[in-house]
Amino acid sequence: MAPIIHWLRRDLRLHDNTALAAASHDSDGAVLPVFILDERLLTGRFASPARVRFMLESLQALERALRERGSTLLFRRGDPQQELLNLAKESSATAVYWNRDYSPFAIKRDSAIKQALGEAGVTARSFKDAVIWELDEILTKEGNPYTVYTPYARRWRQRLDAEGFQVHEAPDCQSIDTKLSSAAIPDLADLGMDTAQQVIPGGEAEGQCLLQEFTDLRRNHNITAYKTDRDMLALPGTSRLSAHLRLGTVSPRAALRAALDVAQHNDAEQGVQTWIGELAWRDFYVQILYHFPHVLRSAFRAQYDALEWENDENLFAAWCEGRTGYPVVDAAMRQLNQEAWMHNRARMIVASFLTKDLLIDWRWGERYFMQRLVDGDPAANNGGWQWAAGTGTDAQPYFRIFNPTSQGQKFDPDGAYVRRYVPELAQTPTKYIHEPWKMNKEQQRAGGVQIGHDYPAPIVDHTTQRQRALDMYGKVK
DNA sequence: TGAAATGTTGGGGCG
DNA sequence: ACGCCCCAACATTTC
Repeated sequence: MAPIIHWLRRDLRLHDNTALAAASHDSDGAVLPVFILDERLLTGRFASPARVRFMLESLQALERALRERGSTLLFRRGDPQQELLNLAKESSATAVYWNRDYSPFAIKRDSAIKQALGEAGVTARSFKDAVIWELDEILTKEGNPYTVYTPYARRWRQRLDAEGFQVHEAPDCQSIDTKLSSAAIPDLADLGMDTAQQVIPGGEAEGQCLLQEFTDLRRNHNITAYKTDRDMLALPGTSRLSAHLRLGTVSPRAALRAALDVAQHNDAEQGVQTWIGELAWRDFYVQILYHFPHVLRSAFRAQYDALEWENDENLFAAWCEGRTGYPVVDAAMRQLNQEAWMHNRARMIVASFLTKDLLIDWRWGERYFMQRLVDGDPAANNGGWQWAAGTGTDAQPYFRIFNPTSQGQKFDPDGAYVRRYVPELAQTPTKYIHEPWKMNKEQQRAGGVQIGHDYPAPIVDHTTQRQRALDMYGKVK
């Protein structure tokens, strides 16, 4: 039987991999899994060493897992279209299967490849895999895409409850005796890239482990407490699965199944429902980007393109480097720079600060996040930034001017998060940890920090900037 | 998945 | 006992 090529992209796992399972089924196990490293992934404006590292680690894990099963991972570099055509010829494969990706770049690339394969007499089939409900599966009564999350999520849940979903086993992949060439999987240094030291490791087993921990009700900080703990900056109250969902080392269906399996336990219901809501947000922004691809360049609502951002380069540099003088903002940005990951609540705080306090275009923050985040996803990241900037699907500029001091006091009440990432303030009393500039000289000396010398004084005044932001938004309303 | 400004209420001190 | 003021606590409105 002719083998089927499975083209791996953002589905770097064996379990519950829709296209891989289908390829294995249709070819009686004769599957050629291939990953093609496209140089454009390494150089685009959203390129991120952290994501490349996570991807390479996940590929190495996948290669080991396939070898243990008596199969192989083919790794190639180059233009995906050319490599797939070559590989089909070399292997006599009659079909290429892959799981769909929905960014405008991916859609354009994949449809061209589908066409080229067809012209070469090779069947191309793509599958829904990365989301629970796809682009056109959740529509309003009139057949339009939802642009508001709440009704979208209601429909998303209804359809889930009505139709359920399937989790596939890892397929049998038999060894195929071929002389097909395969390059060694490089490490980050081979690609001339460098990355953060402390990071979330890649690989399917790592992802399974995180999911298992998160849904293990005997452990501290499991999904039961998610609704409340997820906002607490110093706690491990979130799933930390974002990068695994981004690169597909964890299947969204497997994650959903694990969550639903513990939902009936005492007290777990609320946490589970809240967390499932996050999976719905994920699908929501995927379909927003698909139906409204202009959001990658401009505001979801056109009138907000007229906002007159100040875009001060020096303020932007201070934000990037975590030296704004607002402890919770600086802690969050240093967490991002050190770990290639940031707590979700912190993302909202720094995004509000960049746009509403520094009056800097949300696209600058969007790009910086994409370049740093191990989980950076064009749809979710764009949705999050437009939400924070108030230019997005539910535009409410006044609603979302966060006060960095009160956000810190609410979500890091004892200052543990700030102290972890801003060591200059390690000895600062809790009373002042979110407003250290209010300490007098004596208190600063006692805390071992001189504001303006060891740690910056606030680079802007929140009260002033808040008013200026309101004026800026007022002009375009 | 806010925050600040403004309004209302009610208790306690005080003359 | 009463009116008055102060102020905290809470509620509502506004940005």
